[in-house]
Amino acid sequence: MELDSAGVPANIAAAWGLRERPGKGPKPGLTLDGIVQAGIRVAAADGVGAVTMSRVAAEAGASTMALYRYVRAKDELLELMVDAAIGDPPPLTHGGDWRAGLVAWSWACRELYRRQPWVLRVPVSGPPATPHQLAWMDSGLAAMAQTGLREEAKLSIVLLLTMYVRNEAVVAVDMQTAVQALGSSLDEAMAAYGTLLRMLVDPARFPALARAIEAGVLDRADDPDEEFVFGLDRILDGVGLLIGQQAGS
Amino acid sequence: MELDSAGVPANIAAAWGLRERPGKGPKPGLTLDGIVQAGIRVAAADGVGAVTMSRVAAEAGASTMALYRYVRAKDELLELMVDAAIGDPPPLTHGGDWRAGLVAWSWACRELYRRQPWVLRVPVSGPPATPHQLAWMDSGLAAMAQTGLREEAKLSIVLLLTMYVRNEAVVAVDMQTAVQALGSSLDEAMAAYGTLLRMLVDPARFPALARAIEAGVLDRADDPDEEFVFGLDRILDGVGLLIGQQAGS
DNA sequence: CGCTTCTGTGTATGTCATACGCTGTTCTGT
DNA sequence: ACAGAACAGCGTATGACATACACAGAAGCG
Repeated sequence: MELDSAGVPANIAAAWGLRERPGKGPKPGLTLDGIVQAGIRVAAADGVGAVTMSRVAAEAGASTMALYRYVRAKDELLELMVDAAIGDPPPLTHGGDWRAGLVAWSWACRELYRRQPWVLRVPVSGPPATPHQLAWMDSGLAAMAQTGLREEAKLSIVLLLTMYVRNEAVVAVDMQTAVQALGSSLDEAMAAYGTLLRMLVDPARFPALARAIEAGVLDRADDPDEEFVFGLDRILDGVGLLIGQQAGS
Repeated sequence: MELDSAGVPANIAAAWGLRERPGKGPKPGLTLDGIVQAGIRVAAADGVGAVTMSRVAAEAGASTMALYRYVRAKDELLELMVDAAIGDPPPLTHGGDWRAGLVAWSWACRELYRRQPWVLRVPVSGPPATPHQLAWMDSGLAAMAQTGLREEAKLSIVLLLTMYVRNEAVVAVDMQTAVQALGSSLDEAMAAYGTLLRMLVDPARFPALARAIEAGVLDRADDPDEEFVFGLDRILDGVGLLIGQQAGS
């Protein structure tokens, strides 16, 4: 991990716009932001897999190698793209109600992934340190400002929710992808999966699973929103219990 | 997605050993399992990034292209490697205590990832359908057999836990990687992260986050186990509440 | 015993990221 | 002004890699 003069890792420095570009040589014809936006357009159109340096360069109207004057490597570009794509969280509007605040926060996050599913395909590279990632984190923490929880607990909870939302979104996008690959509806895809498992699952070997399948769990697709709310409610119920304990002690 | 004669997707058929290999030509000198094991050795030694067809072939004692007689593509090999690596879950030993059962299940899963962190770097390709994935799922469902929950709810909970454990493991491995890259201890790495955020986080812009940082949340590394238990407890508390409601209604 | 089918293999191709060096541009110090 | 330094954008070269293709020999079938 290379550090710049202030001790900030290079890729993070880029995300915060801390790159020093001394005014010596010719005027830059491109902007970092322009390149990042070009990358986002490519990813939005054809997925992260289509984000090659040459494709992005073409989209930005430059040659492949020109990008490397702005970006250290492809990974850095991807990181910048993600940071730009997630943007700032919506303002908190639920005052003192931590639960409503976290629910709104989670939905906003989910919506973001729904709009820009390619973000989910970018491998995570480390702990959150880009401006918009921190903004989301701040917003999540702020929702719990009046709960009396220890800061450590708040942080853990935000991370827990972050993961949850992200993973739920990954699953949803995977389903979407499968659906499109099969050219069928969501219900059909789920039914196909159900049929597959019925074929593979031997009740003697997987009794509990077989019972679930027989109960028809896979015969129809759940409303993905309901699925999302279910897990979210379990987590927030647990958080509520903790807050209650904290208040009681 | 290609289907074989029985309607099973090709990659899944491979994982279940359903590949038909007619006894016509010369005796195969390799085995699918041998190749998969070779792949696992490479991944364990140098990470998923080092798993190239030629490297695996060398490890298996064959030429690069020989692998393609056993595996449709690299992705399929990775899928098979993961399935083989996760193996079967440990037997349930907590009888009727759903919570103890799920805790043990989660720890076993976490331990698995701890031993074979490379598994976490293999991109997930779809809903669980390989034998060992289903075995873990079955085991998780079995832990809740006597809770009276709807099968649908059980499934959601298992998926929720699966995600949770996986993500927690990803974070842990990321930390480990960062620590090794910096050549320092866990505490030092966390401190470096804390210092970084202190530098970047403007209290005016990120008040809640600044408060957490000032509280010293990042000054020392949590015991990763405690962090794990914290989130797990939140989730299981939520599940417990649901089970209570179910019993009451 | 010849035909078919399959194995292992070598080679070829196409895609990528990225290092390197060239050309022309713009600013700095005189 | 002007010389020279530092830098922008570009073309080409390199080195991984996955994988298509075609070949030579082996093993079973008739």
